[in-house]
Amino acid sequence: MATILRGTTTADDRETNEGSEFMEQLLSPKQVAEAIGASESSLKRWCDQGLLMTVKTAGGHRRIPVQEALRFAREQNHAVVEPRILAMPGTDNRKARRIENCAERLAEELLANNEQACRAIVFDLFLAGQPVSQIFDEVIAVAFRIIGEKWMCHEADIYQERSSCQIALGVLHELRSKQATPNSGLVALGATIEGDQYSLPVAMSEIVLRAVGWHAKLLGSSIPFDSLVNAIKQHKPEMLCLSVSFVPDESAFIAGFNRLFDEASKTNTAIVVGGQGLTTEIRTRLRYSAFCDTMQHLEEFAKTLRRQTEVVPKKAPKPKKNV
Amino acid sequence: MATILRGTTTADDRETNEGSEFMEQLLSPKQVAEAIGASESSLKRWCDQGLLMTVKTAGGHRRIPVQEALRFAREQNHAVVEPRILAMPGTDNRKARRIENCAERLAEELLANNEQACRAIVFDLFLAGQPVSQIFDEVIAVAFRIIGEKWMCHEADIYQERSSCQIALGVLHELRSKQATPNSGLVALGATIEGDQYSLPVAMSEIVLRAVGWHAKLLGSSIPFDSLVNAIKQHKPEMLCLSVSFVPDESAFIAGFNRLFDEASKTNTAIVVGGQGLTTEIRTRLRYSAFCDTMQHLEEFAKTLRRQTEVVPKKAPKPKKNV
DNA sequence: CGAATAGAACGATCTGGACGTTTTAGATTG
DNA sequence: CAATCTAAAACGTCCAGATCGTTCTATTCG
Repeated sequence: MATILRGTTTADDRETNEGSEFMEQLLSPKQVAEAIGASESSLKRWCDQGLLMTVKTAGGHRRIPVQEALRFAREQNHAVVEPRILAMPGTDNRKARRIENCAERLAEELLANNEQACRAIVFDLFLAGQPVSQIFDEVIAVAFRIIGEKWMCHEADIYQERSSCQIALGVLHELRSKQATPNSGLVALGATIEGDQYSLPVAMSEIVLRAVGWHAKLLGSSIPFDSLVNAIKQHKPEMLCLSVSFVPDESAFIAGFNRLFDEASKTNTAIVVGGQGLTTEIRTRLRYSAFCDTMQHLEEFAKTLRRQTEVVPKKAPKPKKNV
Repeated sequence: MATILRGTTTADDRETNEGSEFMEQLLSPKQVAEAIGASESSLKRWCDQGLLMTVKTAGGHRRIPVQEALRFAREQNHAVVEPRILAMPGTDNRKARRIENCAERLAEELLANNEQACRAIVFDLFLAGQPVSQIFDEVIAVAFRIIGEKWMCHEADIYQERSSCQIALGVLHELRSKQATPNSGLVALGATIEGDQYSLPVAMSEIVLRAVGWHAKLLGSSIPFDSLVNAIKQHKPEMLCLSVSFVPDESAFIAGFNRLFDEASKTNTAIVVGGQGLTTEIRTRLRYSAFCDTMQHLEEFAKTLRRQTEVVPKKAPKPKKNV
């Protein structure tokens, strides 16, 4: 990727070096149409009517300066301006869809409490066909790592970190609502352990699992081991995802965890863990089905498990229908 | 990769309008007329009378934002016949529009982890024109009181309470997405104090405030007083909502709170509190602008404050522009 | 009865999607 | 580094159906 950037000198360098008015950013009719919520046909007609000033390429394609698009949007279409294309200075939309700078931009917008922009970044990637697991690993997780570093250096305040989480949770909810609601399929539960309030990772895992066909449900955060045992007994899920960002009492954690694992074995429930709270040392003393560093690991594991469980239904039917 | 994402989400479920689904969706008069069961002619008349705010295309066609259509439908008590057009979740039966038994039913469905049913209950009431504040006070809050009681009697497990919160947060988020996004208006911040993880009330307050025209933002939960002071300094809101479900250290709380109040006075920020963590005894030792037992109280207070602030701008311009 | 409101009708205009062809932009190759 | 290749985007054009503004009729209400 770096080679590509270095190879093609023109586009990027021009953007960064000369930010002059000469190289006004040009948009295609399709982009502008999308930005103001109209069809491409209408937009082309408006251009031809002179309502929208255009520049033409050598081959006769219309190009619309951002400034002109903004003027038109304000004049004609006052209320509807889709910010994600027009209001993002310095990023060509096609470039914005690449996953590279997104994490930095997201971190910035999160800290600025700019919910709209955050949604735009994530949804752009989603609509561009990026797998959710990759968006989570390479954009959202990285953004929060950046925020965490700034927090450490006292460049960000606690309330900024909290509101960033709030915004991210909102975006995740919206992402989730765009997924088909699974009515059948293997059941997965997600939770964090008592004392751990960091619910972002499990929220992401729910979306990832649903994307690969699991019937994932989020139990919530800060749930004691004993209650998790009850949840397993009642729901009899094929998987339980535990995100561990924080371990208050190590020995109690290990004891509770292994107790949970024993219970899970009885119902054939796979225990999947993840999170930076689990040091290598702690992990050696835990028993679990899988440890996932990233959402992409989780996705792969979930796919594998699903295949196995579906391909090998030769075993006696598990008592699953006991709600 | 696209196949993974869309594995279950076929191309059929996107309705007439794909593209950027996460932006403000615009509807044609015909669609809205159909949705609220009126004739197209009437709808056009209402638009021209200003009862329904419209955006116009360059060619002069009316376009109505979904949120605006919803607002109008709720205000005029026009039964929404076709919720699907307004992108509302499916409602099970349309007889369930009375607010009476809803709390009990909601509690039941929450405990059963039946997200769909919960959404249906709340959105039925919403579409029937019930004010959000009333839905919150008389249905959601009551349902959680019921759940709390069952928890006390060991009839419900902790994980059930947690997953109920999770579901409720999801429903609230969806409700929020059906509101018009405020671009201007008085600014309100919402938060809970460090150690208090119960974010449902502030989430509700955000929606209530937005419903009456405030530009409300949720900072998140568990934020220390010192960080709240910084947030006030930076955002200079007209209101700060604090939900207090739980007071770990009484004297520290009172000290921190009053310190916050002093800072808030400097920026003319009203401090509004609520929550069962505030006993009468604690309250006597706090200074605040208003105490709200219910969301309906909050709504009234917010309306009053807005009127006053808007009607009386005779005072010297407050030093607000120093970011 | 008169005023006000809801719906229907109508010719003119606007919108958005489809189609086959041409251009663009990025990747590959020599 | 430039020539070549290819998939995707944009072109121009067409048209069915939606929407416009207006006018007219039916219903309701005091």
